[in-house]
Amino acid sequence: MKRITIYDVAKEADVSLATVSRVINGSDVVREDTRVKVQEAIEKLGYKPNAIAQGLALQKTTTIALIVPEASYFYTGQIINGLIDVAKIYKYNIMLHTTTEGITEMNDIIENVIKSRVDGVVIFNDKLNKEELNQLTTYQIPIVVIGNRMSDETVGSVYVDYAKLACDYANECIRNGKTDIALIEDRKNPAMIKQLRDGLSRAFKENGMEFSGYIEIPKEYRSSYLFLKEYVKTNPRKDVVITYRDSQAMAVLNVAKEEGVDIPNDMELVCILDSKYNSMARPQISGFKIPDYDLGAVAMRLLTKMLTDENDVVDKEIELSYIFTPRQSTK
Amino acid sequence: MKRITIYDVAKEADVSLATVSRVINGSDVVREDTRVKVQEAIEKLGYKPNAIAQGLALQKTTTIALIVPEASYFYTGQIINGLIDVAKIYKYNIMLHTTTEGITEMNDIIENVIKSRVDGVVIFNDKLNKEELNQLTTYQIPIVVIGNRMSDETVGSVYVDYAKLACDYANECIRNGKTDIALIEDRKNPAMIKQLRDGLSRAFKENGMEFSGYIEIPKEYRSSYLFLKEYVKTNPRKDVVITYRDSQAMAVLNVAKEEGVDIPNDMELVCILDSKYNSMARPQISGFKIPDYDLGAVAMRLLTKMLTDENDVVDKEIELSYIFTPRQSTK
DNA sequence: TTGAAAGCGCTAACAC
DNA sequence: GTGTTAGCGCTTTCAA
Repeated sequence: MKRITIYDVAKEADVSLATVSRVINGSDVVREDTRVKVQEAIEKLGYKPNAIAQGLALQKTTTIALIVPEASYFYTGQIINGLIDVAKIYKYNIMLHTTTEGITEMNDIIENVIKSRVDGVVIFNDKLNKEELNQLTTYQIPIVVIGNRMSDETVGSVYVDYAKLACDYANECIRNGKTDIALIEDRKNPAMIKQLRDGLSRAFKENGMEFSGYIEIPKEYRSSYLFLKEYVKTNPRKDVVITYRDSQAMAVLNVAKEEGVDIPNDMELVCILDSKYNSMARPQISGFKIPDYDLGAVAMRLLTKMLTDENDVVDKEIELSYIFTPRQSTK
Repeated sequence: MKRITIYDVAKEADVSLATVSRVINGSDVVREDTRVKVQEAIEKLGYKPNAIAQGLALQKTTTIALIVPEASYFYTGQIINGLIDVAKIYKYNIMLHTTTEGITEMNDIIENVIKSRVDGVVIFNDKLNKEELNQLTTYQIPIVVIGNRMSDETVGSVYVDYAKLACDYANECIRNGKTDIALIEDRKNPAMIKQLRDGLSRAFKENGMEFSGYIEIPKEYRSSYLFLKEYVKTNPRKDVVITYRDSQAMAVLNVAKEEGVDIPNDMELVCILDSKYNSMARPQISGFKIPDYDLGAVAMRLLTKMLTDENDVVDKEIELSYIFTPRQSTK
C-alpha cells in the first residue's frame, strides 16, 4: 500500500491540498459540501495526516518527553498514569526515557530530547543535576521537575515537602515522649532521604535536641532486611522507625516479628511512601499518602500551561500535600 | 536564541549543507579537514540535528510505540525496562501509550500511533482485539505483541505459555494427591486467567477428572480479601490455591492466618506472577518466576529484527519459559 | 570530495 | 471559499 498523502486526498476530492489541510484542521471557512467531499476522500483512501510533517511545518510536535528512573516502583507508575491522563486531555504524546542507576547517561537522554524537538520535558528523578537542566533551558525547552523543588525561574516544579512532613511528624512524636526516632537509609532515593533527615534534624533542634537516629545500610548488605537482622541484635530498640519505601517497612516488620519485637507496642513503624502493600502487611503499616498520581497530573498541567501561556506562568512552584494514614503499626 | 539549523552550520563552516549532513551522518567520503571544520562549527553553534526533519526526509522516525495497560504492576514496569534497554541499544525512542480499564480508546491510540509514523509497535495488553491490530497491519506497521500468542503471519509475539504452566503444575499436584485445586479470578487479567484455567482443565481431564475449582469474585466485593473472608467460612478448605498476582496471594495469606488455616500445612498457596513482595510475606509465598524483563527485551529485539530484515523474520513467535520458585507457602 | 537541487508531507500567508 | 506558493530542516541523487 502506497503511503497516502495530502496530495492524494486533494486529487481524489478534486480540491487543492490547502483545502484538505483546512478540513483536517477543522478550519471553519470551508464550505460544507466541499468539507464533506474532502472528508469522503479521506475516508475512502484511509488517509491519516503525517504528524511528522505537521511537526516540521508547525515547529511543534505536541509531544513531551518524560524522564523517570528505571527502577519502577508503584509510585513511579502512578506518577506516569497521572501525567498521561492529563497529557491525553491536551492531546500530547509521551516520549518515555529512563535513567539507569549509576550510569550517567543523563546527558545522552538530554541530547536525545533536544534532537527530538519535543515541546516540553517532565523530569522525575531523585538525583537531579542542575547542569544537565541548563542544557535544556539553553535550548528553550520548558521543563517541569517532579519531586525536587527548584528555585530556578525557568523551570517549574511539583513536589511534596518531605522535610516538613518529617519535621511535623517528629515534633508530634517528641511531644508524646517518643524521642528515639530512627530513619533508615534508602540508597535508591538519597535526595528524598536527605529531605526527611533535614526535617527530623529541624524538629529535634526545635526541641533542644539533636537527631542521631539515621541508620545507614552498609554497602556489603544486599538488603535492608539482612542488615537490620544484624543491627537489631546489638542496638537498643527505637521508639519509632521511619522508612521511605514499603519494602523497607516490610523488612522492619519481618525482623521485628522474628526477633520478638512487638509492633506497635514495643516499637512503632511508619512508611513514608504509602502503598497497598502496607495495608496488606500484618500488622498493617501506617504511612503517608503521598499524592503520586497528582504529582504527575499536576506536573503535566503545569507544563501545558507553560507551553500555551506566552506570558510567564505565575506560579511555577507547586507544593502538594500528604495525609497521614494511621494503621496498626503506630499507636 | 534562534533555532540553529543545518544552514547556519553550513554558513559558519563555509561549506554546503550537503556536507554538513554528511558529517552528522558519519559519511566517510568527507575530507578530514572539512570534517573537522564542520565539527567545530557544530560545536560552536551548539547545533543539534532536528530529528523531525530527519524523520520526514528519511521516512522513518526511529521511534516505536509502546502500548501498555494503565494499571501499573511491578510486572509491567519490568517489561518496560527490558524493552527500553534494548531500544536504547538500537537507538530507538519510545512513545508511551496506556490503555485505561473499561474505556475503549484503543482505537484512539491506534489512530494516534498511525499518525505519529512510528516505525513499529509493541503491545502488551490482556484484552487484545484482533480487529484493532488489523488497522495497524493495514498501514504496514510492524507489530509485536507481548503476552498473547498470535498466530497471525504479520505480527510477532513473545509470550509465556500459562496454560502449560498451569497444566504441568496441576499434574504435579494431582500426582501428589492434591486434587482440590482452586484458581482465583483476577478481573484485571481475564485473558491470563483464562489460560491458567484452560491449563488446569486440561490437567484434570488428563487425569480423568474435571476441574471445578475456579473461584469467581462477585462484583459486589471490592477486593479479593473481603470476598475470601466470607468465602472461607462456608466453603471447604482447598489443597492448593493459585492466584495470579501477589496482592491476591497476600489476601489469601491474610485470610488464612485470620481464620486459623495453616499455610502450607492445611493449604498450599502459589502465586503465578512472582514478585519481591512474595518473599517479604510470611510465610513467604511460592511463585513462578515469569521473565517479565525478558518479555520486554525480547519483544523489542524481535521488532528491530522485523524492522531491519526486509525478508521476513523466520521465527515470529517466541515462547519464554518460567521457573517455579518454591518458598514457604508450599510443601 | 563537494555542491545544487529535488523532494519528504504539511501549514499558512497571500492571492484570487 | 479556495488555490498558489513559500517555507519547516533534513537527506540524497546527480553533477561538477
